[in-house]
Amino acid sequence: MSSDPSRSVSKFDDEDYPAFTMGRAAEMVGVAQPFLRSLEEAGLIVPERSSGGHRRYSRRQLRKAERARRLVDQGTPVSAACRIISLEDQLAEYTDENPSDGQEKGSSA
DNA sequence: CTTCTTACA
DNA sequence: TGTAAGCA
Repeated sequence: MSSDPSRSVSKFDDEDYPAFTMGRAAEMVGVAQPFLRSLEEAGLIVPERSSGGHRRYSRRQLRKAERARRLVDQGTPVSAACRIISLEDQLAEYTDENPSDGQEKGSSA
């Protein structure tokens, strides 16, 4: 059968493996370093820790951080943004493990 | 040079 | 939320 070395061998794709540093993550999401720390304090995103206590943000973490930035940028408190994203994340897991009905489709941007 | 922490504005 | 100072 055909093998695809370009495909992920582990369940961890480049979503959790690549861990960016603070300046990189902050630049990507467009926020300052203290903001990423506030998200961590809010419990929204807890990045892995590298030697010396240097944070390692993965793409998935940055995605949540970017979503938080959007809410906060619109005037949503960090505490509320943390709750909203947290609930969305939990809801996403629920819908993912419950492919019963595909009523998920409409995306009005 | 880059990150971390704490504090202040 | 953003910036500053000092430290690792």
